[in-house]
Amino acid sequence: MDNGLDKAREHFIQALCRIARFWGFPKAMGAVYGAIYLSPEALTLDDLVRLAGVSKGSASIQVRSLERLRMIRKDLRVGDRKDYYSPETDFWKMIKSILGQREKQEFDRALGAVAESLDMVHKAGAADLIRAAFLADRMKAMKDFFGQLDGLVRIILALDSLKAPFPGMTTGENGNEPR
Amino acid sequence: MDNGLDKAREHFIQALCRIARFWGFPKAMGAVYGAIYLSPEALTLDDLVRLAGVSKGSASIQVRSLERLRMIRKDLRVGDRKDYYSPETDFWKMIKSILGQREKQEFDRALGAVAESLDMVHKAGAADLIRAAFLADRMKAMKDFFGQLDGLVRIILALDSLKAPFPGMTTGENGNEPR
DNA sequence: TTTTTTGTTTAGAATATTTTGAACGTTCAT
DNA sequence: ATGAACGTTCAAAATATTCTAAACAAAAAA
Repeated sequence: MDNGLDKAREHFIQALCRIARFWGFPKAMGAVYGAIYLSPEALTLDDLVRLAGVSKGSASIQVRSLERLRMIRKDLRVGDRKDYYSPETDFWKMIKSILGQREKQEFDRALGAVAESLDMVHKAGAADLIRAAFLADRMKAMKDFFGQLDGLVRIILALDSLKAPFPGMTTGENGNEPR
Repeated sequence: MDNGLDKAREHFIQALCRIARFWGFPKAMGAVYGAIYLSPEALTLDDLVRLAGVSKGSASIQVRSLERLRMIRKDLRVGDRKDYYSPETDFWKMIKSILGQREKQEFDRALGAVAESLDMVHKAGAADLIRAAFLADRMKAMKDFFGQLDGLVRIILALDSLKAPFPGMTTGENGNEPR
């Protein structure tokens, strides 16, 4: 019953779990996306309990996150109270969505906090002018860097073909040789 | 004694802690880098215990990681057994180093595991040809995507001026308006 | 040799995160 | 109305991670 295809499926889903963790998501999110991605049919929550090996509660939470990131879609069927989930398969779209949501959010926080620190230095620097100047310098350098990074991200998001921003990128040799 | 500059310093270091966690590093790593970055002098392990508020053991581990990522440098002084740490201040260099090391490692893993899964399908697909074809299709799509991503990363790493790959990127308006 | 100074390791404590399972609310069919 | 089928929530359990403090090792000084 546990044939080779199921083995392959397991292996693939495990890989997605790793990737999810690496990006700071729960591994169940990877498992749920994997199960949906490898299914020819849209899946229900109960399917996910079977196919992704998670509890129903967890499945419920993960599909919500995944939908928010636009990695899956919820399909409703008339005369059927179940929710059906199918995968987004355009990975570049997904990346853009994730960059635009999750990253941006944390990003703005960071930029904001650094800017605040710099302000605090400006408003405080009466006693030790040399130290204040040094701190302001360093903080400003980082703030400027974040500003540039933000600009870069925004440009990437604006590209309508993120797929091939540089010539020679889509030639598609396997691309796994050591750098 | 807790003057405004110290407050600002704290605030900044806290921000770095957040950033560290977001990137999947321990927050102590952010604190240690922050302390070093905001010091006009190179710091010793014991300085870090004071200034970053971590234990010596933790400091020891974090400086090793940071050095490995080329975010700090270890300076040795003749006739002095202490190690002195000073920050790398070229953030673009740091990004390249991190992309090249940490990301690449996990990346190759992922790409490898997906490729393996695909092989497993190829070698297993005797019983259910339709299903095998479907799985192979999906897995191949993801494998190809990873290949492209890897290519993109390699191109970025190869740019010698990551700072301004696009025109209009270094104009330096604060860059924090909503997208 | 012994003591001091310094960096490293590690077992266990502390903390943070994820997962589960059961309770709950809603909607629909009977 | 009642019960069945769903999805959601939440407190508690399980798990994973991080941190500390103490022991340790190496090297230099006394």
